[in-house]
Amino acid sequence: MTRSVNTPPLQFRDIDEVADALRDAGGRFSATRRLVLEALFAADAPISADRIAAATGEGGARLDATTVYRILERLEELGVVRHVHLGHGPGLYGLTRDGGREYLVCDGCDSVTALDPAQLDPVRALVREQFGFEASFTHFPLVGRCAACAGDHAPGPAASAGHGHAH
Amino acid sequence: MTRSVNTPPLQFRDIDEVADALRDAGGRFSATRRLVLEALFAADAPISADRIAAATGEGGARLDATTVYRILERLEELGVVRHVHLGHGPGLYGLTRDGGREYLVCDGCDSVTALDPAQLDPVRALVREQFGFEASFTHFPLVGRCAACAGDHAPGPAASAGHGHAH
DNA sequence: TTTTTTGCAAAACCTTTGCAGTTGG
DNA sequence: CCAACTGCAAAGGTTTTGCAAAAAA
Repeated sequence: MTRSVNTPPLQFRDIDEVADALRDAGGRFSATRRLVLEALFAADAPISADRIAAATGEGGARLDATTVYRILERLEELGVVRHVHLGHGPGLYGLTRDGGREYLVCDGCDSVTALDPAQLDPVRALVREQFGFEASFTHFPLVGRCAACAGDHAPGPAASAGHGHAH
Repeated sequence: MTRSVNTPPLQFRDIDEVADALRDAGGRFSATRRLVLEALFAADAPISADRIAAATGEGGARLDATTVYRILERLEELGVVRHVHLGHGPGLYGLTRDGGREYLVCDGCDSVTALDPAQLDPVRALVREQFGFEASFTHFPLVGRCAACAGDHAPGPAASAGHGHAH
């Protein structure tokens, strides 16, 4: 128990707060960055860099993917954004102010369940007790089989044919 | 509830057993496949397709990556092999007979801890109770901060600079 | 004006696909 | 002999890098 820090405020409630943070860090706040932030603030779930680029294209020239990745990188450094890998596809980016949601992903039907971090606190506590390990399901989800799929066939090996999902 | 299969024995203790399984499934057992299996049986931790290819190259012509991927795919179908994603790098392949190990990966120092599945049973039980979800840490690890890194800096956002690891 | 940002082109990286030639049974 | 397997070349999808032009402060 060396520390007591517990996720600093870092709210970033709106785009202007992010703009300030960007400038405070010696950066600039361009129209381009505003577009990316608008896409992020508009999204209700984490989205890919490509989808962000597409969103920016709706009202004008679509931003280049490179630019989007670079902006997201900067925003992650500032703690505004975080990305999660929910499967084999592209990383998905979301605002940290959205509570740092954690995820359950079903191996069988690929369904994604977003949880409030508090819901996983008992699990986290157990893992901490047993392994001295502070678990987080924000970057990689908790993977397994949802109730529906668990009854389908066992989670063991040889889980392939006839299920239409490949990992 | 269409099926009731419950993880058949499927030991695959040695290469010959796999050879039989391959032939039983209408496939063939080539020298190439033997090389891949030798690399897998020799490894003491999951390894990438590329490292398998490299291993086969030691005593002759290095196998093509394509071939290795195709063989691994076949072996996964048979339940001989399984792959895990421990980070942003390539998938890592290992024998299922190695107990279907599950993993803890530290976000701070990138250390990997292999666990016996039984060690995670209490965690699994808790997750099952709370969410009706059958968790598995064989495909994606349990990610977080190890004891050493947890005292380092909080798991919140803004976790970057000075740590030499990027995710 | 100075420094940061941007877009384009290109490449890196991991993995898959198509196809013609080879090989196991 | 024939189906299964292999290697090569190419492509697919995601992300990064280099560089010159454009824009913020």
